[in-house]
Amino acid sequence: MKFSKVPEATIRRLSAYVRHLEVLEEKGEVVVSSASLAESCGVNAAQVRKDLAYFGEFGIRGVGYYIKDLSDNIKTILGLNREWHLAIIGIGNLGSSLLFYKDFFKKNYKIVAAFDVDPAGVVGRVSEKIGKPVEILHPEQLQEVARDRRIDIAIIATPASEAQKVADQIAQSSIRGILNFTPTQIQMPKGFAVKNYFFTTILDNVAYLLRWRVK
Amino acid sequence: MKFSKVPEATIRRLSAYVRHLEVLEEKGEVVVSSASLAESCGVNAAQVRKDLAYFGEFGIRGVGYYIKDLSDNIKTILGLNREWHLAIIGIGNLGSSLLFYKDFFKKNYKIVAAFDVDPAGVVGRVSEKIGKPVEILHPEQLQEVARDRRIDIAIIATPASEAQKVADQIAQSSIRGILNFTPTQIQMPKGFAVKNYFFTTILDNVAYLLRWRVK
DNA sequence: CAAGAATAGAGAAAAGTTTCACATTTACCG
DNA sequence: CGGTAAATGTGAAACTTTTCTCTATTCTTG
Repeated sequence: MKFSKVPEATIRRLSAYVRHLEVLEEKGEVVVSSASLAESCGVNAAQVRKDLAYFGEFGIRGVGYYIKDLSDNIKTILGLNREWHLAIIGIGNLGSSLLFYKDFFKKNYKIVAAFDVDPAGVVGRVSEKIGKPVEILHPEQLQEVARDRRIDIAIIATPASEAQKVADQIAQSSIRGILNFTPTQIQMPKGFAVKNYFFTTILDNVAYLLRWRVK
Repeated sequence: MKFSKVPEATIRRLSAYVRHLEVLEEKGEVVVSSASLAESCGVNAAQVRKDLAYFGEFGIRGVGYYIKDLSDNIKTILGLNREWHLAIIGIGNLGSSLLFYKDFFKKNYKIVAAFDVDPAGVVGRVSEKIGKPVEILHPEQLQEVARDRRIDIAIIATPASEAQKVADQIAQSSIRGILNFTPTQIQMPKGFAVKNYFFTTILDNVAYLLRWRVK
């Protein structure tokens, strides 16, 4: 199976579905219809069914979807049933927040390393803030540490001007996934999974909508 | 003008363009071609031209786009040439990061209020962290404060279980824009600009790509 | 046990988005 | 001053994604 024709939008919605299914499960619900799931997630019911149809048949006609079952299936599809090792590169404001606030991450994501060009300068500040000692490594060690600690995904939280440099180093390592928090488009060779997550882009989007679409 | 048929993807790309144009401007560049801008932003050249064509003609055939001019035009389109007032609702881990790390925000976004159901409990913690006193208000005051301080956009950073409650209060206020950091879909009446920004959704996306698409 | 209501699955249609291809414009060079 | 190269703007084509609609299945109720 390769699922290469599945839209990325579908993948994003699957995350939303699974999150809502967990809420329903906690409430003790057992079955959910595509219509109800769709409404809770703000999409069309046919969309929910199409999204799931890419991966198999998980429902029962006339009945709906068994919540636990569907949830497990989606988690398997997304790869949420295994642990992913993360590294944070760039321990400035943003990076140290991520390090500090581990509960940003769901339990299947684990931070296994932190890198900064100024480890000495950063260690004290961060350790104090977190209240326990933290190991900050120099990016030179990236390749070695990536292999040893089996880092799957690098989170780039450096200044924008450093992002491409970091990306080049990641390209030389065993890491294949990147979540880029900087407002730059990094250039990578084929074979890497890269997603950008820049916050003010979305804020700009809200501002635009306010400016032109609302009222 | 209403620009109601402009794809949201276009808006997101405009943010990327403007950011790259600023980099070019700093470097002292004067003119840029759609091909070059496209490459830097990881899109197709025709896409750049189409995106801009929704709003007018900003280029010169045979030449390209004057960087300063294009940048100004896009900023006007996006509404980045005015100041937007933000409020952060929910001053837990995430909320206090946003408050603390103001430089997450570009200069045209200004945090003008912070709310939490436990102002007293939060004030000390946050003030200490920020190193200066911070005013945390109770959400009951939202309507009044929203009007007085002309809050444009509310950033919801509460626990997911509280998000809808907060959304309902926003619906009653003068605020019309929401950036939702919680992993829930909030239900709003028509006439609100709402965008979700949930971090592990994107992380899930990277994990999925690693699982099925890479290598 | 039969009829009716509820609901998934799937093909087709519709809508939306991206890319192509080319006519047109501009600058530059010999 | 004319020819060539570079680059935009744009209509059409290609592609992708969403929505509709209908059929088949299951459960429930009388």
